[in-house]
Amino acid sequence: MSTEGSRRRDVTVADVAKAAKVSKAQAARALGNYGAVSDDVRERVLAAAEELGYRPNELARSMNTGRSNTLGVVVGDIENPHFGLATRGITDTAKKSGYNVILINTDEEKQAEVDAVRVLLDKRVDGLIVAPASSTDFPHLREVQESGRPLVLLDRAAEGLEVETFAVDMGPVSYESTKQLIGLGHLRIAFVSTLKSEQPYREGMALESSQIADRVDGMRRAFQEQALPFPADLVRLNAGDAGSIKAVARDLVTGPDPATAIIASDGLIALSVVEAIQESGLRIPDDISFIMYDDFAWTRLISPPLTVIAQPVYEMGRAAASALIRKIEGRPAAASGPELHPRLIQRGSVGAPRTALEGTLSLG
Amino acid sequence: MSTEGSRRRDVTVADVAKAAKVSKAQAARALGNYGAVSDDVRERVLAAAEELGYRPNELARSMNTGRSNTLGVVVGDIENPHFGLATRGITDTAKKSGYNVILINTDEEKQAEVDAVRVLLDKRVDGLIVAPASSTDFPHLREVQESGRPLVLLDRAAEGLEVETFAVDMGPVSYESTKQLIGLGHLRIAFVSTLKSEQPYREGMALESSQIADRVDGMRRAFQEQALPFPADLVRLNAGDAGSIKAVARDLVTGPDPATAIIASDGLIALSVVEAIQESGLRIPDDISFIMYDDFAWTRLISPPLTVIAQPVYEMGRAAASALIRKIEGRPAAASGPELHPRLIQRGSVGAPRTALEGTLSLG
DNA sequence: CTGAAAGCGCTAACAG
DNA sequence: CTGTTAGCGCTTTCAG
Repeated sequence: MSTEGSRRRDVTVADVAKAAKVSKAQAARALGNYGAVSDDVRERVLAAAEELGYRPNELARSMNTGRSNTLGVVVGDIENPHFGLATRGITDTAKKSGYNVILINTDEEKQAEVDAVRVLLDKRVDGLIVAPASSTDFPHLREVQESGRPLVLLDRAAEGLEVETFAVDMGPVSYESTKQLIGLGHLRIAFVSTLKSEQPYREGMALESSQIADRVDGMRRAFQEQALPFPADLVRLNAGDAGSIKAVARDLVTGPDPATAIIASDGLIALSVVEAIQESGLRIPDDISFIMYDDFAWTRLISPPLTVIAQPVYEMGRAAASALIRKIEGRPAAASGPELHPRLIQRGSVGAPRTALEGTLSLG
Repeated sequence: MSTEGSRRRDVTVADVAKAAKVSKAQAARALGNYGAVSDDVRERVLAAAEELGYRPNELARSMNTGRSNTLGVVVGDIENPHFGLATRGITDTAKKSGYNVILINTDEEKQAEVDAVRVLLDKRVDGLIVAPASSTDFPHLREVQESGRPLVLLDRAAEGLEVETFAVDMGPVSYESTKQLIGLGHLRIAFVSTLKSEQPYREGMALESSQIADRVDGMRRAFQEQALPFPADLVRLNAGDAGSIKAVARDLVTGPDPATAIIASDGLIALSVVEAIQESGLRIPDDISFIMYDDFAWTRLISPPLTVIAQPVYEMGRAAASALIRKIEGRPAAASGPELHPRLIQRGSVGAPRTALEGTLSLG
């Protein structure tokens, strides 16, 4: 059915050496660009290599040098633009320094992540960047550290693990935005996340992802500060595919005591939540206020444009990769990494709730 | 600054063999799960391996077997959701068959693609999936074929190269949608693409990307059929970053003879074009009609929802990966691959042009 | 500067 | 079933 090209034996240094009439060692030196080689020899070797179509076998090279010039990257979902952008930051940076990237998708599945890390280690990548699915349970990350291979974390922290982490601290913005919503009269503020959890959220429950934990925590602080009860029943985890997210959203806006504001944990969730809201005939922000994490171009295009919490995603990827490469090459850590700060961007999706009049408020 | 873990020497089969008091060969067989090993030996070896924390060196393994269980994937821009989704299709499929993926981004730069392919070949990936930046100039793809390594193409064709290609044929839909626009009275239909080109488009000019060539061609056919002049001046290439796309869009809708309809070649372009349209105070579809390639969730959320040309992107990735793996493993090609068809989804962004009354029409 | 030889960690004959 | 002996293609001593 096709030109199967008979996978003919690759030409090796030995072949080149013979053709150039020098020793294998000299040929290797000329080809690998190391050691001492006379101009004459180099020329002959290079010519022979060209002639024969020699290509180095990087596997063999890596075996000897112990370096593969490859970075392992483990993320939850490359389809999610958040990670798409971060990955771009990583690959761009890697390429600049001559590294390649092996990318593994875990679907935020813990076991898949463990396997991924192991495979990468076995493949002898020079270092790893992982966005850990769990910030509390990570024996595989410890394993990486024990192996001595450089590791940096992206997007989420691993509590108690001594490792450079490139993530923004969402606590403060979450607090701020919640406070603002409360100030407008919102008491029923929902939060929707894909975070997997065996049980539904209960107040004070430990959350596996530091990223999500910080966000919920910021919300709670804002409520506490006003001595208002935190609507824990509106924190919804396990929002998986579009269908289930929409179901959650519908549930949130219906019923006797519906949410008057919804915060979506990422762009994919936001898309489905907004769709569900539109379908149920409610209007943003008149009937319900809306905030999402991450700032994508489409959020400016819909009406009203969405109020978002932006984070420097590309920059995070870039910073993670360059820190990792520094570690790999044994260079000292940069004096100070880039500041990775989130930012609340006010647009048009937040307003006072219809029930504002009923609320008992007194804000500082 | 951190726990540098002293990268201690890895434990090898030899170490395990010694600990288990068997020969290296037997240990290797037990560990590698091949050959004949008695239960007793296997047990002792596995126990010793566990004890010592043995991990196989996949590099060494690959050197011997000639298989790395790795697929090389070369795309233009992983940040573009189109490729994000396709990549997801690839990685999901690869994982199921036990393959990993090395991903390289070319930024649609021809030289970067050549380098990418070479690096992948040198790293001895088992096969390659590439979305070629050029459908007309691809010595590096020939090189791959000569190397005998399996190759499949994604998203774009390479004219004259005998290679399985997973892309949808956009000719017919492009023709259809253009015809429809013409039917509504549009004569000034623009097409905006990121395709790089030294020169601005002129009618009949050969386009480097088969994908784009097909689309423009479909448009031309529709005009020709109606004996209408094809507005070649409205085909805009080189639309790079958001800023330049917006500039192009502004240019299209201004001037003495502006476009009355715009077709965006992908989601990223669409985002910027729609934004530019909104900013210039024009309304879709009253002032200008709009169609984009690819169907993303956000296109349903903006008002009016966008008319799009959907394509099975994930499926393309999936199909490409599974075909490649089949080739690698020497299995016969599937009787028939999945049908990869595009589909025009009518939503609300297309209407009659304001100038419809002036047009001289007579459609079949 | 050059070449011979050893070895990276593993698999693959080949005899027992 | 088991052990011995060769390599895979390259880098790296170590002598010259």
